[in-house]
Amino acid sequence: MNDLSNHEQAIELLQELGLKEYEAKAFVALTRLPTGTAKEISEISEVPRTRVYDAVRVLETKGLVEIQHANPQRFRAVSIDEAAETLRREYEERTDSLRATLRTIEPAAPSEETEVTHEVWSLSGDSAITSRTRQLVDESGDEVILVIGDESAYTPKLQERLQAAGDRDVSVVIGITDEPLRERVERELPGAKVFASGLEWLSSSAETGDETVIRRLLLVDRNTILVSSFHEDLGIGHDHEQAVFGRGFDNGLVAIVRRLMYTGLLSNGDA
Amino acid sequence: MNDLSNHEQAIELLQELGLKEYEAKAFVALTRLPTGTAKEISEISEVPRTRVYDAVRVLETKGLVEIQHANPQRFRAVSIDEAAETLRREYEERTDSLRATLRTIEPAAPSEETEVTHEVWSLSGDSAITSRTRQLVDESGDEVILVIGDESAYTPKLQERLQAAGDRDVSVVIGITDEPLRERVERELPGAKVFASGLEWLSSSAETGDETVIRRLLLVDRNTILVSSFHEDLGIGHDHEQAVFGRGFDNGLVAIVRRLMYTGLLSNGDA
DNA sequence: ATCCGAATTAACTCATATAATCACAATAAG
DNA sequence: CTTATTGTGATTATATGAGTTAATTCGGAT
Repeated sequence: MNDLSNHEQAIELLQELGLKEYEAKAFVALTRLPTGTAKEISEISEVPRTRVYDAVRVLETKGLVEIQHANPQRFRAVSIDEAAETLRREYEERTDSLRATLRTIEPAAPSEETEVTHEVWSLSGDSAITSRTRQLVDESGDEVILVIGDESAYTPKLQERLQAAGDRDVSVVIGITDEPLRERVERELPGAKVFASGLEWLSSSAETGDETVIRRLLLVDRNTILVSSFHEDLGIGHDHEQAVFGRGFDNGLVAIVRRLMYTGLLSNGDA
Repeated sequence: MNDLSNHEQAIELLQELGLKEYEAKAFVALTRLPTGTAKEISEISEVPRTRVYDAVRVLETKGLVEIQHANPQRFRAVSIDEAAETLRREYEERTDSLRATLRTIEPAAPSEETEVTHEVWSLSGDSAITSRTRQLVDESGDEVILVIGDESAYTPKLQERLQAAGDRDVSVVIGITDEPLRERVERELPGAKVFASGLEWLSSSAETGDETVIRRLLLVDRNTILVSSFHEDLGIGHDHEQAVFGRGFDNGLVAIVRRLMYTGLLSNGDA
C-alpha cells in the first residue's frame, strides 16, 4: 500500500498540473521503464492499450516524452528533473503573462461611493493572510498589538515590518505564550513590549473538543483587527488557514478583540 | 477589439491555471473594481448573477478574493501581484512534490533487452530539445558538428558544453550563416572550427512556400544526429520547436545528415 | 501475392463535470 | 404589508473525458 499509493500520488499531482488521467498514468508508467511500447505501458498502468497512443502524443507535445517511430513504436519519458522543470516553467510563464495582462485592464467601471466604516472581510490561505497582516502593520499609525499563537507565523519579514513600525514611533506590543519563542522575539525586537500572561483563553480548549488553533491575532490602532486560525487536522501546512479581518472602532468584532487584548495587557501590569 | 481581447486573454490564462470559466470571469471582473457585489460582477462579466456566489467562494478558498459578509455581500480581489504569486507558488509546490514522489517509484519492471542500433526519436518543445542537445554534446567522443540556424539556439550553457568537449580533445566544428553571430562564436570558442559556406540549402526556400526554419543541426561522432526546426508562424517563442534525434551509423537519416554536413565542410576547404 | 495477427487509428457510447436556467426562500427598504 | 433585491438550492443542458469497439494499417509467414 506504500509503493502503490506513491503511484497514485504522482498521478494525482500530474493531473493537478493539467494532465488528463490517461496522460498522467502513462507518464508514470513510462517513468518506471527505460523505454516502453504501448502494450507495456498499458500493462503496468491502467490505460487501455488503444488509448496509450493519444496520451503519449500529448505528452510528447508537452515535452515530457520522446517517441520512436518504429514498429512497434517505443516511448521514453524524459528525466524526472527535466519533466518537473518543464512543467514548472510552463506555469511560471503563465503567471507572468497573467500579471502583465491584468495590469493592462485594471481600469474599472465607476460605481457609487461605498463609504464603509464597518468592514468585515474573510480570507483564507497562508499566503493571502500573511500578506494582509504585513499590510496592516505597515499602515499602522500609533499602535500594533500582535498575539502570535504559532511559531511559524513569526517570519523574518514580519519582524522587519514590526521593527519599521517601531522605528516610526508606533508602539509595538506582542503577546506570546510559548516561552522559547517569547525570548527570541524579545531579543530580536528590543523596541517592542512582549507579554505572556493573560492569554490563557487563547489555548485551544481541549474540553470543548476544539481543535482550532489561533495562529495570529492583530489589533492595529484599536481600530482594525485580524484573527487567523487553522484546524489541527491534516498534518502540516497552514493552507487551511482562515482569517477574519475587520475595521472600524465601533465594529463589534473589533471591540471584543480590543477588550481581550487589553485584558491580556492589563493582567501583565502594562497598558 | 483590444481591451476586450485582453480580458479574454486574462480569462483564458486563468483557466489554464486551473480556474473554471465562471471563476476566471468573476476574478477578472473583480480586478476592475475596488470592490464589487454579485450584481456588479454579473453585469460586467458574463457570469449569471446566481452563480457569482459559488465562483467567488472558490476564489476565496484559493486566496484570490476576500469576502465581506454584509448585505449585500461585497467581494474584493487581492492585488494582481499577490494573485500571480499565490498561483505561482501553488504550482511550484506541486512540481516539487512531483519530483520527490517520482523519485521514490522510479524502480521499474524488468523488460527484455532492447539493443537498438537504429533509433529515431521525435521530441518537441524548446526545453526538451535544448536538454537533449546538451546531453549529446556531453556524450561526444571525438567529433561534434553543429549548425546553428538561429541565434537564440546559441546559449551560454551550450557554449560551455562545447568548450568542455573541445577540452577533452573532441573536434568541435560549427556552421553558422549569420555573419555577426559567426564572429561572436569564433571569438568565444577559439578551439572550434567555424565555417559558413556550403550551407545554402539551409535557408528556408521561399520558393516552396516553406516557412520552416532549421534551428539546430547536430552530428555527434558521425553516429548521432539531432535536427530541430520551428515554423515562422505565431510570433516569438520556440515552443513549437520540433526535433528528430537519431542514432546509428547506418541509420539512413544519420547518413543523409552526415553527407550534408561534410559537404558543407568540404566546400569550405576543410575536413 | 495472400493471409494472419499484432499495432495503430478512428469512431462511438457512457459517465461525469460544468455551464446555464429556474424556482424559491430570506432580507431589507419603502 | 408589500415589493424589490439578494442569496440558496435544485434542475436541465452541454461539453469533456473515460472506456469500449470496430476498422485500418503494417509486417511477417505461408
